[in-house]
Amino acid sequence: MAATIRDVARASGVHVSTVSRTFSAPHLVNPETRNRVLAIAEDLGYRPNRAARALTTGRTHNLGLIVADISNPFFPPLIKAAQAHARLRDYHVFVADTDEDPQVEEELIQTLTKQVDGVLLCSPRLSNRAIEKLGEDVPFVVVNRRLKGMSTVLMDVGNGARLAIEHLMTLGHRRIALLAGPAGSWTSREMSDAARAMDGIELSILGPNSPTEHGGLAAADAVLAADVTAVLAYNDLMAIGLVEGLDERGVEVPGRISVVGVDDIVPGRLTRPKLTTVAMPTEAAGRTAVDLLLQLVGAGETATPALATLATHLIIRDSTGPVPP
Amino acid sequence: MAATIRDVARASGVHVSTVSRTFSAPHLVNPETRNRVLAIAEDLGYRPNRAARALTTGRTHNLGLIVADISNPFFPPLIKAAQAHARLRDYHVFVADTDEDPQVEEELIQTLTKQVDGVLLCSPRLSNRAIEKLGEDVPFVVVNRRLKGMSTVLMDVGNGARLAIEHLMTLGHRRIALLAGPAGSWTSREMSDAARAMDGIELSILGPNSPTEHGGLAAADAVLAADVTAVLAYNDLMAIGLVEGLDERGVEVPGRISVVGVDDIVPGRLTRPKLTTVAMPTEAAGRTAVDLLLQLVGAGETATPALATLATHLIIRDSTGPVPP
DNA sequence: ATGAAAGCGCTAACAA
DNA sequence: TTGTTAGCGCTTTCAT
Repeated sequence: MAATIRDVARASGVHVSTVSRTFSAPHLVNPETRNRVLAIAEDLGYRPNRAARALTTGRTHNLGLIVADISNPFFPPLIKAAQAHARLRDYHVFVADTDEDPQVEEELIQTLTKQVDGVLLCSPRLSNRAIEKLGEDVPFVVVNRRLKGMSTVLMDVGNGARLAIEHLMTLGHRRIALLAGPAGSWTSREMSDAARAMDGIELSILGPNSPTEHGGLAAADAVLAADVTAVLAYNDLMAIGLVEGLDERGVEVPGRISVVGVDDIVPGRLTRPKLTTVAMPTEAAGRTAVDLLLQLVGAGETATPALATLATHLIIRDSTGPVPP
Repeated sequence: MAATIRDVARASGVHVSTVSRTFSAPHLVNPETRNRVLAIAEDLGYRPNRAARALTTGRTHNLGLIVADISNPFFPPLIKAAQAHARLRDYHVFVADTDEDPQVEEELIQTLTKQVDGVLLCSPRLSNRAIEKLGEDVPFVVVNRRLKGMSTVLMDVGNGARLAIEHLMTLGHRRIALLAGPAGSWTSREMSDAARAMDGIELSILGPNSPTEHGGLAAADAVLAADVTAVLAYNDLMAIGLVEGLDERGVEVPGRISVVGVDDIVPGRLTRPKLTTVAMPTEAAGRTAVDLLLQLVGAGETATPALATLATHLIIRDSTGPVPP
């Protein structure tokens, strides 16, 4: 069995409360005593038990991170960044995957609640109502969904869409299709709102589509039928699938149709042609979300929700080119 | 504040121990009482506090999962599978990324130890000695590294290499290069051992190399210098980089050189040519590792380490073809 | 600066 | 079947 605070107390001839103070309020203990205790603790390999500590302090020093699908390449950089950022602040993080299932999401949040100081909800599938309800039990930060009264991290995909379309217009494109994402996706809605607001183009909105390679592949015919010269896809996976589908039908990218994706996932720069894309600040989102969450946690009852909107930017690669004559 | 066991006890007019039993040993309590307690608990939104429970039972129902790099596409499927499998067994999982730093790895394990029943170590960078030492405090399962006396999950990459080379030989290739991984990688060593043991080929071992796209790109010249007609790369990322490097030099894949990767990551089937690869059973590894770990946890002191070796298989796609005339 | 004592939420003998 | 009691490892008043 690992050493407890009592072992250390006994070995150093002081009371447990002194050992406790040595770790949680060092300035309250005589330097001499402190050093002795520290040395003995080191010797015994003592580490404070965080769970036990949490019982009295109410702070677990754990965070929950809930995502829809870990294996979607969009998430790992976010998870990595959030986790690294949390570690610097002495927090551990539970990662849970809901498999896109709202039921699982809810269950997970409930069982996690007691063990964490706060939860990071990424692209939640739960209803607003449900989220607000759960928010009474534990501080939340929501990523990629707008929720009144809750701390939120948004990526400015609306502006990203704008940049992408401007880029296409510069290349001479006027007939442009937007390959929408899943129904009810906040991101997808943002994109179409932004696109619709732009002057000088003829916009076809195609969808909803599954946000996967297959979704893009399946949309190839619809894209051809729409008679456009350029496409902005909901995400890179779909864009890649679309390029594949067009290729199968003998349509060259960007020769005959230009394609832009969103996310800037790794595969996007590995495929050929390399994908032009709207880069999402996933790492920054992870860090920011942790910051906001820890802010909430620190504030306690007086917590006031914050909104962070992170900039996106366009990465021009090889899947976009001048409009064909 | 969320409801505690005491609130439920008070509201249902029974003692806390009865409430406790209702949840942890339902058969010991009168059905009538049980239902009443359950109803009231439900009403109050009571959920047992796992951390508090852990204090007395010694079981946290948490697992630690430590990986070298979450954003390496190899890991997410493993994490996802492990996490899902753990959830079914009512376990939560802490995920931590060491950023390939042994120091961080050790620190992480130490701080996590008290909060988990066991730790999953994936492709550890720590020395064997250090791991064995830490293993005294908490049950471990090691993935992708052979460690005597510890439960281990291995993927049979040796056989995978064999399959890949046989495939190449069938296509007529005789001069084959092995693009090695990082120095000291168990996987890399397995591959070269297997390759060396094969008859009828002229093998060049090139490396060590960084296990990244860039590592493959940088190895393109060495491959050309080796005058081979086929290459087996340490992983898909390197294979993809190599294809890119060869392409830049005007060398066609598979026209002039065939390339095989290892891992079967998503980008591999998105690039062109689609990558022939040795598929690693990452999901199965995640599940198996959790099983072995839970087995250890359940066994307590009498625990006996197990070794699971998971089969790999070859996926033939477009980056391999007949040897050029 | 340190010790004594109570208590966090829960479980686990032991009685009754 | 249920209640009583002690205690898990730690923090936190309150004394001293």
